[in-house]
Amino acid sequence: MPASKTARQRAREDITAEILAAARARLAEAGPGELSLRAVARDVGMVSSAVYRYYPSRNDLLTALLIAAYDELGEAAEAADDAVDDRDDHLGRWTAVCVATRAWSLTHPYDYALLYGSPVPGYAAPQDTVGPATRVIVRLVTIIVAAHQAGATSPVAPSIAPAGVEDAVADAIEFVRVLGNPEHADLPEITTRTIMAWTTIFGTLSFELFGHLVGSVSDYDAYFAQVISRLAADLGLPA
Amino acid sequence: MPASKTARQRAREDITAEILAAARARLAEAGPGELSLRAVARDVGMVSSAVYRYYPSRNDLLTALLIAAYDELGEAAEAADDAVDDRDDHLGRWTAVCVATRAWSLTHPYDYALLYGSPVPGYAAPQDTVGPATRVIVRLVTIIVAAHQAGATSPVAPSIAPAGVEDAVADAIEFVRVLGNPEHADLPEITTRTIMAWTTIFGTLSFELFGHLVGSVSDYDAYFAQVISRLAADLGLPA
DNA sequence: TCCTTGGCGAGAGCACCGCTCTCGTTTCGA
DNA sequence: TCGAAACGAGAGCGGTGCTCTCGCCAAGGA
Repeated sequence: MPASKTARQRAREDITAEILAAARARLAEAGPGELSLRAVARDVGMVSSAVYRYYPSRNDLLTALLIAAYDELGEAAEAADDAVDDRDDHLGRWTAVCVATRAWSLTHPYDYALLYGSPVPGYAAPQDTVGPATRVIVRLVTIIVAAHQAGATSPVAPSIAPAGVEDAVADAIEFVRVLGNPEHADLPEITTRTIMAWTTIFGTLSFELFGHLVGSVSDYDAYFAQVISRLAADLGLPA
Repeated sequence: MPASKTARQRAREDITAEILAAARARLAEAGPGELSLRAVARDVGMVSSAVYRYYPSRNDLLTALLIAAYDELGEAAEAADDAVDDRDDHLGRWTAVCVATRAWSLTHPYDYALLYGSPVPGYAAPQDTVGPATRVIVRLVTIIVAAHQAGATSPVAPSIAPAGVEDAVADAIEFVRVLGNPEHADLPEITTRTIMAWTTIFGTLSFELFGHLVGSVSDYDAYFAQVISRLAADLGLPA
């Protein structure tokens, strides 16, 4: 009977999820570097060596946390976009995704640090994480490309075209290819612009969360609103 | 005799510096989270408890590393700017500082992680670090403000002025005040723009160093050149 | 000059960590 | 039914940050 699960399989899945939940709870209160497998084991009432039956190493547990956090962030961003009634209000959708991204980051600072901070010592994110990791940027590119295809945009800044631009954006086009509309003259331009904008958003959040703006910015809400507003303008979204 | 140093004082300074040098050497090969005070002690031929005579805790040692790294980066950036002969070639100076920042970051990835990655667990950068930390951004603002004062710029993107902009840039004006020219109509505008550009540069470097661009960007050199070129255009520097 | 003070290095020790191995026990499946 | 696999517990290894105590020795005042 391959379809039905035995009691042991169900128990294994339950305990695996329980360990992950305990780890997530700990991550809500301390950074990824402080996450101790032994402490998680204590939380679920196990001895540390028993946890190794479910996660072969601390890094594997971190990977599971990474995927969960990426999915949660992607879910939040996509939900914020989907909640915009007027699908042609591209500025509204752009703003909603950016605001939702910041909101999630502020409420999950340690998850954010796990996703976008310096890699945990000796840890390299495996390939399973690239899918969930790109959900936000894929959605942003979707919105901006849709805006340009609808013609609801002002022209973006002219291409400067230094040496090697085509090389640099070559793989960026993959985003558009995945999204289904590979053939449009200025798509690489606008895709690269969107990636740059996403980079700016990430940098702004990192600076805010990691304390690099203390003394330079007083009102973070207003500053972030200004940043995403100007990025939207750079991307050709009319105000 | 308060002026001359006793042998003990000199020895203390030497050993303090020797420990710091050993820690920097270790940081060149592994991330900040992996930096072990005991390992550093072994490198300098001490027992671990002896190191505590010079650095009260591991965090204090990290702070010393932090300041040293910030200074080294600031030094590299300023030197690159100073090396530009034509002081009115603001685009050249901007590019030089950005390129030097990236070069230092690529050759000192773990130092970069210490400076701009997620804070080390349980570690909060003390106030002594803000001075060295702002050297690069201060120099960038200096260049851009000089360009605008010299009139050698095209107009920047018009201010969008959402609610709270003045609040947001209030402290940013401090940069300009420090630099000596507080009274100019669009200085807050251009200062905020410069901070945004610096944020983008930081985000780009973090993405590159922390591996968030694998699969999206193939030629990092060309991509970075494109980023700083477009940022320069956004800042009004003519091409 | 003596002698006290204080800085110094070494060592032991504490509590914690990731991880491995072994040992009974329980459960599944052939 | 019975062997194999999975499981939880425990001990143990080497590592960590940090504290405390112990002798040693130089610096400086009496």
